[in-house]
Amino acid sequence: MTDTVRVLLVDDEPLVRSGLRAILGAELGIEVVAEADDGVAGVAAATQHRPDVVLMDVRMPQLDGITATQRILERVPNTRVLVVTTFSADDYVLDALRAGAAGFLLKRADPAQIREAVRVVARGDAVLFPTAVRRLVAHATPQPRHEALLATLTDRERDVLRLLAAGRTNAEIAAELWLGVETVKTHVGNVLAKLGARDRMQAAIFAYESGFSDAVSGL
Amino acid sequence: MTDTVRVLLVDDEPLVRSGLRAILGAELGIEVVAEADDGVAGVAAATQHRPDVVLMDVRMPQLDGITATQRILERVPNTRVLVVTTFSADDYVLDALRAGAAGFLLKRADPAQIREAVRVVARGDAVLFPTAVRRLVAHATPQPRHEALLATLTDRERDVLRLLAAGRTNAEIAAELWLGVETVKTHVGNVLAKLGARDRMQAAIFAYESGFSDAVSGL
DNA sequence: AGCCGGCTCCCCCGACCGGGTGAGCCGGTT
DNA sequence: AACCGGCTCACCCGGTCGGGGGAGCCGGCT
Repeated sequence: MTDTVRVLLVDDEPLVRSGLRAILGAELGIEVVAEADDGVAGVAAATQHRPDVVLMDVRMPQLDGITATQRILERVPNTRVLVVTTFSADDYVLDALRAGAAGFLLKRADPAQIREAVRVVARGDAVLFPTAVRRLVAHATPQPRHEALLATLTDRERDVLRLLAAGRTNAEIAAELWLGVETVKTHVGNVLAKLGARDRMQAAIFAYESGFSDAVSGL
Repeated sequence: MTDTVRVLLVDDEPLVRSGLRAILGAELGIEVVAEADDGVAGVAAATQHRPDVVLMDVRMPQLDGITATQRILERVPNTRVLVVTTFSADDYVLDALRAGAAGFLLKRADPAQIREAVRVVARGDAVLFPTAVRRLVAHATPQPRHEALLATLTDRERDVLRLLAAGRTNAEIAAELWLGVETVKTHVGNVLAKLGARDRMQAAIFAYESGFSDAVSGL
């Protein structure tokens, strides 16, 4: 259970590497198995040593940390990459997450914090900046003001809105719901009136922005 | 810097509370300052003791953990709430994040893991399940296959698509771009042809799903 | 010079859309 | 019994949309 966590350090500055090595090496249950001074070398080292955790710098010559992360995870999927960054609000946070990073670590973090972050990601959890989480959540959260309006719709009107927002024509909606086209027109008209939408386009946009029709629904 | 982390336990089962107290209390730098057996009591205890971290159960009588989290963060914004859950894939993960939770902890986690999670959230970071992160990231990531098609559009066509996806009519697009309606119609026609869209509705949906028009752009 | 792609505009026409209005049916409430 | 809201369908009409064609202008490339 409490196996030793094998760590690979990837940073172009020797000083940072030795600092991390000093912090992590002294810790029981953590072992720095290799170092690399560049993304390319980092990918090679990761492939060779198959570490549990990679501490990855972002800005490096040859190959940046984001791309290196991506390549490492393609080759060694079980590895967890902890991106070491200077600022929490950096642009590449989302890119790093897309590449598969398990978390972030500020360079100015204190030793205990670094050790704990390594342990947490080694166990399989993700360590993120709260600001990043908040932004991600905001992306997946419907605007509350929309909820009230959506609530005024009847079940049938919601059916129609769902198909309408999927780009169906009135005739298609009618066919899918086993209705007459005229009935669909009535429902669409009611939906437009209730949502204050000028046309079906506006209603569809409303549905999208409120998260009513969400491509990724399983959240 | 390494102040003592003051913890509040909120769980309706005394056994869980004493277990957590045993695990956390024995640890240097962590102090359990209060316990509560219910959401209502939890909110009261949090308001009174203003702990650094709250370990919050989800399923509780009277007031569930999500709502309790929300209320606590309204009253004591500096507190970090760590939600204790049984399964990582539970539905309320997103709800908890919306309520402001700083992280999650599995009930079956081992003592070291629990201590580390408390430390990490106390320091300000978030501890999440990788699956949750992946879903959130997927939400904020455009589909790559769409990129290629979008690239075939000319600058003018992209202008038109942007406005089209915003729900503008051809006349409005014409007015905003200082064009004749007929010109806009030509561009719209080209956009539809290039994207393989049947009508403007399909094109707008394409734009939305590809992240081309993203309401929340600042990520 | 010739060609091509992008941008601009024009006309025609069939189809779809949205608004207005009216009406019948059903189930629940007053 | 009377009423109301939701669901269903119908007709008319004006407007927009999308596809078809054609045309002129400009800048870059061959």
